[in-house]
Amino acid sequence: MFHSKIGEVMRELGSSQPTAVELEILRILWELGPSPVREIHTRLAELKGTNYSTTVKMLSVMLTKGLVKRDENATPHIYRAAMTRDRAAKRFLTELIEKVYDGSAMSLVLQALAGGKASKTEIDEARRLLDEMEGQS
Amino acid sequence: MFHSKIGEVMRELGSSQPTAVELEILRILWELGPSPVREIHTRLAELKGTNYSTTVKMLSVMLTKGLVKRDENATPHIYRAAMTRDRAAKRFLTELIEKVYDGSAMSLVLQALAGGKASKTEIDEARRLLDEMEGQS
DNA sequence: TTGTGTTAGCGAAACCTTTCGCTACAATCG
DNA sequence: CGATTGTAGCGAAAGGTTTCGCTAACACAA
Repeated sequence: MFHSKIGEVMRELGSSQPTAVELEILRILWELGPSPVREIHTRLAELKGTNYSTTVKMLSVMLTKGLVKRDENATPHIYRAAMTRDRAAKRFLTELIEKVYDGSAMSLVLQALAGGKASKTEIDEARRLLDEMEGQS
Repeated sequence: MFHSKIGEVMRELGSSQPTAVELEILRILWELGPSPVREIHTRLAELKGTNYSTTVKMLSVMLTKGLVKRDENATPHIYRAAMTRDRAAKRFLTELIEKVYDGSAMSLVLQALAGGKASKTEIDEARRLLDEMEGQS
């Protein structure tokens, strides 16, 4: 049989997307900043009730995938997200637009948000950004 | 051991997110409209070189997940996406914002797009949408 | 009818993700 | 110094996804 190994190849190319649990861990790291496993685990266990071992393992998997980094000099080891929240959001979004719309879909993204919870402040902020963007191009 | 079954539960609640291949198939359906397996397969095989059986199986999996529907009266059976492209985009985006930012992040989404390929036309369209949104609230 | 090709489906293999038990080791306490 | 507690890691199980081989059923031409 011919079974492809795209996942593996992608990972070697450094373009692996975080899975569900991985994303939860990243969120925790974004919120907490660099933290030891114990801290991360406490938060994760609140959400999922999983075991300490699981958290350790997930972090080690994420380390080999390059999703997190760690300082091994410190004891206990300190983990941090390899990507900033904004950078991650940007990547996810780009990928999303790419996958769902074959790229370039500014107005559709806005449309998607339109039903949502944009406040007056956010709308003004958005206008400001639009002006900036126009200025640049 | 305690192994959770969140995926299963989510699915029963109707909130399963399509996986990689599933999304590819949805894209094909969005582009082609309702189609028999053969058509879908031809496209999918171009992208991934996979077997006809695989396409059939994926479609049957997606059917049980409710991601696609099919007309069994016609021969061959005709499959179609259960969700429109726009609706899917909206769901993905909401989920993304939820997962990465705990909700509400209009300006951040725009920021994420800022480096990108927004044309003058798109920016104007965006302004128009912002006006509309403000009007509604 | 018999062969030829197309469609549908099942079950299992391969792979990936998530989970944990068990073990080892370091640090800290009495 | 033990004994106890916290940290790190490995390997394997459980679950999910993706892949296909094989078989059955159906349609249509020879």
